[in-house]
Amino acid sequence: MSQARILIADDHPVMRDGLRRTMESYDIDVLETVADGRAAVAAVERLHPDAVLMDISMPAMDGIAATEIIRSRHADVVVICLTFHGDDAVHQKALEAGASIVLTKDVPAEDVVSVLLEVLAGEPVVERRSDRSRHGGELSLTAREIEILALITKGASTTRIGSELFISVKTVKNHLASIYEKLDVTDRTQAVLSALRLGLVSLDS
Amino acid sequence: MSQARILIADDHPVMRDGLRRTMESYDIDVLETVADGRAAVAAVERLHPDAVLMDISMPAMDGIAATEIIRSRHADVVVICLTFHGDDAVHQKALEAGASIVLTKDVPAEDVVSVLLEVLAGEPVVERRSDRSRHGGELSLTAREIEILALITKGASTTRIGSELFISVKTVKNHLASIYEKLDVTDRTQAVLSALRLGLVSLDS
DNA sequence: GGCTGAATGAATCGAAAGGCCTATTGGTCG
DNA sequence: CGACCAATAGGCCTTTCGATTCATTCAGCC
Repeated sequence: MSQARILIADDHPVMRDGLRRTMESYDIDVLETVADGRAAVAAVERLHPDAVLMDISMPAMDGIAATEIIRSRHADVVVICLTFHGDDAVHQKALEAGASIVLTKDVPAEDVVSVLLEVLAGEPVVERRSDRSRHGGELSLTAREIEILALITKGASTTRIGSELFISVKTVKNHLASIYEKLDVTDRTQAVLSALRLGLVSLDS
Repeated sequence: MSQARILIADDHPVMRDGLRRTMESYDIDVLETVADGRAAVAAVERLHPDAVLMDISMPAMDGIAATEIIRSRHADVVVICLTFHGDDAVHQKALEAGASIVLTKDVPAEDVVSVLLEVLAGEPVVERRSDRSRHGGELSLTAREIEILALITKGASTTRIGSELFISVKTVKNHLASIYEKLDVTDRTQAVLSALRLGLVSLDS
């Protein structure tokens, strides 16, 4: 097989540069590196790479949205998502968006390369992560619940959430109760902390 | 000047590998890469590098604690801290611990190299960051306040904090009020979020 | 067609949190 | 010594929150 042609999307220059060098040292052709999802979509249109190494949390357009667009336009372009968070919900979203695989950034660099080559070779690869796989935990928050979680992670009060989502305070409370139960906590502060640890929401949202 | 001999400490393998390759491409000798603060301290003892590229948030022992130990034992070893967060409080702590400079990970890789070489050459270098510098903010929480912040970051209730610290609920509330004022928030949830962003407390505490 | 789960809305009740005061005790600093 | 501040504590009052229970609508699914 000829040399793989890839694109790297990551908002951290150090990471971007490091990944590029790592890939190049394995004789992978890095066509370009970009800093956000929007640029990634544009670059794919222009360069038609074999694969994209896509960071999930990025400004302008996150990796999941970018993956969705890229995959819908170019089914032959493989997307491999990288993330710091070992969280199921995010991984699931990325896979649904069309990522071939989701790797946490705490896997060794060589593994990223080998997985990339495997995927390009057409081998079926399942999701791989490093440690603390929280299987059996199986917490599944609904979209609405995550939406509400995101709002309390911005410090919103119950009333505030209600008006932002155009639903009554009562309903918000009901959702909150469900969230608390699922996350096994008793108040919004603990819920925020738990959600942050699980990567369900991010601090800079 | 002869080739610089450095040590890299970062808990993310991808980052570790990337940094190593970046450094090596600039003809800097990377003696070893380690994954946490404890290992960094041990490696410095063994290898006496010229400098350490130290990530701040790491398991086992964070970069600040490691920096403090290293600098106290080897004043000739330069420590350069890297972090994702552009937060003053954390930067200040790192500098106080003996870091020569704190760089956010969103500066270009070449800058990391040039700063490293400048510092090794003995040139005075001031703190450099990419954007959003929050000068003039100058928030100073007391030790007690930070202690209480740490407890609410563990999800503790006001009553709980009181019994943990052997003070009355009223006193806790007073401290909380001061904290809210200093952080410019109105409730504990927002306080936790603000404290996390500022690096006053950490999620895994 | 009936079951289930998600989203919505609601009532009630007690506990917790937060706002706004005042006050005492010990330091520290000029 | 007097000024100031951190830490402690209390009172009072309002708002918010969380727990529990119930009901309705709508969608997907066997």
